[in-house]
Amino acid sequence: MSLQLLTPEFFQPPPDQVAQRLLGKLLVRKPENPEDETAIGRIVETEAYFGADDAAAHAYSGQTPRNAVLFGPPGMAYVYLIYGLHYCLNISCEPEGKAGCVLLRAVEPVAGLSTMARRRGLQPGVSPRLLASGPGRLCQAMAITRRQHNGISVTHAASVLTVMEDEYRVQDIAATPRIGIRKAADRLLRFTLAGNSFVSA
DNA sequence: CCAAAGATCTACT
DNA sequence: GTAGATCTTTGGG
Repeated sequence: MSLQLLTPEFFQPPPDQVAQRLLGKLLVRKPENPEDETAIGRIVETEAYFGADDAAAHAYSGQTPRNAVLFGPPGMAYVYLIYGLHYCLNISCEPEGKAGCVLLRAVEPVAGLSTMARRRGLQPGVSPRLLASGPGRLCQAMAITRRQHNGISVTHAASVLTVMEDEYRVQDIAATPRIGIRKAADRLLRFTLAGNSFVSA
């Protein structure tokens, strides 16, 4: 089986395109200490956020210290803290200067399940749906924080966090409204692998 | 300086 | 189904 890194060019298009193309790809988190396994999850749920013209986006009212990564080159991790408790992982899209991004909302665990469970504070044998279905859960399972990961590349082989492609073939993609937002709530910018049971509630 | 909101999750009724 | 946790960032006075 062959695994291939995605390139910065993959993330160059507008976020609605990238969000759909990311479905079925693998999020790979390297170990950070000897007792960790490599954690791998297949992306099953994403949301697209534009910059200008999207009132729900962090970049909507222009560049700030928090969202600066979004205005940089494509293929970079944008990590922020939400509700004082949970991290969310996005990947920047579009050329430098344009601030689109894709929020990773859920992965189907495919490797390193016990490491994910430990990070989540759960027993090793729990239902794998509890591991990384939901953006906050995903970051906890992959041990992703703003301090360590905001601004890092996901397209470089040496990175602790990468997105890779295998032979998996996507069938149907469903488009629905985005979750948990109040502004621009009617746009169909949430994408899922249709019928996949690891999509968040 | 202060107030309020926020791309969530868990526990409990 | 609803509430509470918890804190950074942002915008207004």
